[in-house]
Amino acid sequence: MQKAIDILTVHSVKPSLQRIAIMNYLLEHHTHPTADEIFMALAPSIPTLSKTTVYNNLKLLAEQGAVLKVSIDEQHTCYDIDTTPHAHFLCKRCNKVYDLPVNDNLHILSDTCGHYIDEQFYFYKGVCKDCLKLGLGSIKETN
Amino acid sequence: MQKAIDILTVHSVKPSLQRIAIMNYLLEHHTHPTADEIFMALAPSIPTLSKTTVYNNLKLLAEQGAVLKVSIDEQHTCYDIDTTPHAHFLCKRCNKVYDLPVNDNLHILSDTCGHYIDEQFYFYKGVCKDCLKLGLGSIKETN
DNA sequence: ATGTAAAATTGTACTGATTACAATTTTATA
DNA sequence: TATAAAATTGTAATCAGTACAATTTTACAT
Repeated sequence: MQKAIDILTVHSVKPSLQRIAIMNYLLEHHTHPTADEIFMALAPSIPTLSKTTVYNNLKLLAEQGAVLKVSIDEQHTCYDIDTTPHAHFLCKRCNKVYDLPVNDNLHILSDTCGHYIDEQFYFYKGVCKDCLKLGLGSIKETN
Repeated sequence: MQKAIDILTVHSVKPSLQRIAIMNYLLEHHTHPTADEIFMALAPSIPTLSKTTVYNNLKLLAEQGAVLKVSIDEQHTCYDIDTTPHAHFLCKRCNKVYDLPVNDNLHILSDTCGHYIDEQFYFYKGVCKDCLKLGLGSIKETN
């Protein structure tokens, strides 16, 4: 609760009831929820909540660096409270998004070609640990 | 022309007139075009061409590994004839997508956490070389 | 306290890339 | 040359996200 307020304040976002609720949800659910999932989860406790508010605030929070916008799944943008450098993994079976740790010394680009780089994203796709256990059918069932 | 047919054949895609035209366009324009851009470019020379055909075939070509689907820009999926490992850079000023070379020995993940990894994407965002030259206004004008 | 302006929230309407689907055309083959 | 399969076409639909205008809340000056 206080942590949500602190993160908002540090990132120059006024801590409204709705914003605190969104931040709290992300702090308590490291499942990379979409805007819609957050709305569905919060709507019961905040009956007047509007979907637009959730979309607008997530956009604002990402712009201010309070949360990370993760677009690994082209269909649904999801959000991550963890803004430190890490990679993301999308399971093509269950569509869950996982965090993956990265090495401290990344040697990826051999040349930035003169561009000014601002943001970087490391996305991996495949079949997650849990889905591997369940069955070994065709890997390409969804795309 | 023959090269387009060869790539299609190697990837088990029957070389129809439309598919050859799409592959040719990608071979001749390394600009990471969207489905719509390809449609607009080909429509004059193939008057009966349908946008659905372009979308469907690009999807098929990506599934078969003949082209690479690049979703760095959340608004518009674009396509790349180069399927070898490389990174992509999106300029937030002009929205152009550039290729970036990667080092041969990538040390990114410290742990795959038991997941089976199939595909990997390295996306960078910022301001491109050309836009840096033009002016030094606010970097965050589009998002 | 009270009024007022700015900020935030809300709800509805809209957008636009992509897909679903059914009809038509083309291709391959018997 | 008939027939089935594959590919293409065009229209309608989908749906995440946004624009916008109205309403509510907040902050602050009087």
